[in-house]
Amino acid sequence: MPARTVVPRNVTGTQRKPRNERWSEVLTVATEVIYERGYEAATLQEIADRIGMMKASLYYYFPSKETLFIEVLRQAHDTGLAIVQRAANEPGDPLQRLESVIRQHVEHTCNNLVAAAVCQEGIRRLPEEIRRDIVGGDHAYQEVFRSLIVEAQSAGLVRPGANPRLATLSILGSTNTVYRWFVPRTPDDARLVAVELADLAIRAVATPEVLLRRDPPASSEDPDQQIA
Amino acid sequence: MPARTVVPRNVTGTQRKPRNERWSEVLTVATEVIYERGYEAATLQEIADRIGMMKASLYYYFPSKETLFIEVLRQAHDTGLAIVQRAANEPGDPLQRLESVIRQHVEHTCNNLVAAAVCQEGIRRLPEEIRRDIVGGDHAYQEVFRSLIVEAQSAGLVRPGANPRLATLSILGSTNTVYRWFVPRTPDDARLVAVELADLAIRAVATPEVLLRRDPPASSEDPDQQIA
DNA sequence: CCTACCGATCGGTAGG
DNA sequence: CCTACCGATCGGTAGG
Repeated sequence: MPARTVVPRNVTGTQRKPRNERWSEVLTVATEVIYERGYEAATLQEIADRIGMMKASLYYYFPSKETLFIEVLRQAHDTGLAIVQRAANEPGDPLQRLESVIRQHVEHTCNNLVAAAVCQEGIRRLPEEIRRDIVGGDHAYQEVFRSLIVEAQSAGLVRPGANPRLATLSILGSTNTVYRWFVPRTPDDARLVAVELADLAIRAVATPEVLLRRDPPASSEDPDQQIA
Repeated sequence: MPARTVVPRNVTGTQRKPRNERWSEVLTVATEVIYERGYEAATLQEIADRIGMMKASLYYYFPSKETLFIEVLRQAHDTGLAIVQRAANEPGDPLQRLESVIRQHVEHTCNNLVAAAVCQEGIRRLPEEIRRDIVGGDHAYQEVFRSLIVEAQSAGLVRPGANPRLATLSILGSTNTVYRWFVPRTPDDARLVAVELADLAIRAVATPEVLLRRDPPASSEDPDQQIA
């Protein structure tokens, strides 16, 4: 029996990659597989196949399937949350900031459809304890929207009759389902959808006075102009 | 070896039920299991266990798992669609009908949380061909909302600037995610949520004139009164 | 990162 | 509707 050189290589003969690079690849591919198969039906076998690795080798990178999947969700969630929190702290009155938050939330969703879908559909499937760890004990995401609405209400920009919690859930419902239907055709489709959905959301809660400033009474100015 | 009486009974000794009754039970239990485990992770074993039947016996009622699951989705979808279509054809101007459609859609969702969740999350997992068969080639559900918005726009009740398709998707996004957060506490919570979400949606698209009629300028009438 | 496994469970079938 | 199965596949482990 001739001695065989023992070189680490896989079935397809491709090179071994640095651990960090491979780890990113595993996360990306896992996200895609979860997106296509659904959170519960995604298998390690399919992830391994796409990377060109044996299924058992994946355990070099994480201790269990659940660990990997949680990491996928945590990354998707935290990225979105950071964007929304940053937008909420930019200058402007509370209603302008709310509109900006919605726009950036939607635009980010449109530009990260796979991650958005996985985040929406996966987090609901997590055991309660882990879900709390990811979304935060205080529902950090919702709180960004809700507190802006409360602020805007105090400033007289949002109708006193509006229920901040319900308005938040309505806005998050409409924006968090964008991934289900959005199909990018031109490069600025994402921006257009973001602007339009934010506009609808703001109109739903704004006071009549704010709305009058938004739609000048059809005489003095350019009718196409929209207030930023 | 003593002769044993051959009587059809299962492990738990419970009685055999009429076929129709059992079929309804299978559908109901399947809906619940899909709700709890997710569409892809729901198993025939768990459905059989809850009914108190052997897994193989389920095949007396349907030819494959997919057939059963499709039937679950079709039933959930068609029930909701019927409610919405009926509401769309009641008397009233297009905007009033749109508001009524949204209210009834939301109220039905609140009163059928499990079916709503299964419908929302399951249909997306179906092979394209079967999905088209269930939701209809023309997206019947969306079309109810969209055509009312177009009608209301022609009647001058909805802003000319509103995009009927996007407004529809926004409304369906906010209403179709109600099952994720709604927790009934008092018997009329469903009605309250339905009224409020419909109000937000109508305000988002209505013309300034319609909105003025909705919020009288804080002098002549009872300020708590809402226009139906 | 691979080879070689394992126990558990899946949807489904044959035959009654 | 049950008994008795089957092939396929699942997540995961031992050992290198």
